[in-house]
Amino acid sequence: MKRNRHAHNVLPNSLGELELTLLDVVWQMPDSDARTITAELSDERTVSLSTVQSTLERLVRKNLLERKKFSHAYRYRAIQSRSELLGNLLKDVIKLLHDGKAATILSSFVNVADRLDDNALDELEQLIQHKRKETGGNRE
Amino acid sequence: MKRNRHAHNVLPNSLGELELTLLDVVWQMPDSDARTITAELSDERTVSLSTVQSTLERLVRKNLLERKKFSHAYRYRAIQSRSELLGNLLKDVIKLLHDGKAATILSSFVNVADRLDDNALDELEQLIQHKRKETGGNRE
DNA sequence: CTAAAAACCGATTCTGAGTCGAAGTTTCAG
DNA sequence: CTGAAACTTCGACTCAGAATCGGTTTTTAG
Repeated sequence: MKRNRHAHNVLPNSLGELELTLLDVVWQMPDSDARTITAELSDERTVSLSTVQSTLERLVRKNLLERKKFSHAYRYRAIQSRSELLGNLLKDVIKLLHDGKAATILSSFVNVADRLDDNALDELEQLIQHKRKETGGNRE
Repeated sequence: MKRNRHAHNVLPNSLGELELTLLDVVWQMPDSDARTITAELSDERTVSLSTVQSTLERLVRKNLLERKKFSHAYRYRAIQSRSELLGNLLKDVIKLLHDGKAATILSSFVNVADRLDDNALDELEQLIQHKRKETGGNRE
């Protein structure tokens, strides 16, 4: 085996520019076909239908989109929602750099969360309560 | 300008395999030179001194390492700690996919945090209290 | 059956990571 | 002061993934 010699990114779910843009379109308009997506795109950038098609295909291979044929065109739909993807990417990053101490994750998270308002903090507290019941008091 | 046509990864701080490995060594043994680092590495994989040097240089260019000459060799040291890097990567991911609703981040975070034990939850609650005082009750 | 639309199939470019040897430079010991 | 050892720099190359798109084949609806 040993296919690690030229692996690029150590994060498994890496995304290109266009890939993310297309994901955004599909999230906003599920079950669109390549032509529709391309048209939607033209407002921001000009890309040929072919490019869009092969990029969508790559996203299918990456298990980010699924597609089904309707009459003569594939319609694409996201497998993960935006927030699910966010969660998975966060998980990847944490898996990569997390040193075993939960505190490390926590402080990173709170630092990141500059923009948390009071409502958000309320929600977080509720989630903590929920988590406490769920685990019923375990330790590492 | 418009140099976006062939940009690879939409995450700015992408890391390669060897880069991460070298970072790990430098975190564990700060102020080592390339030779020492290479030697340390040989236990896990065999890489030439040149390769290690140019990879270290890339990490300096990426602002992850800094170096200073001691007599005739550069000694390398991390600019960001492991947990700082973790925090920055988390920030990048969130900036990329966060849809404006704090709840999205929060639920992602709690999903990620399978491994949070009671102590960690306590800590998180304290951080929330701290945050509340800091912001003094604002809303989005 | 046929024209249009879509899918499929390469080919090409660009970039970053990894790889390393060879040439150039610095340092220190004698 | 000089030369060998150690280190840095430079350039060249491979590999892989993203983006790009034109041409060919397949599918479908009228």
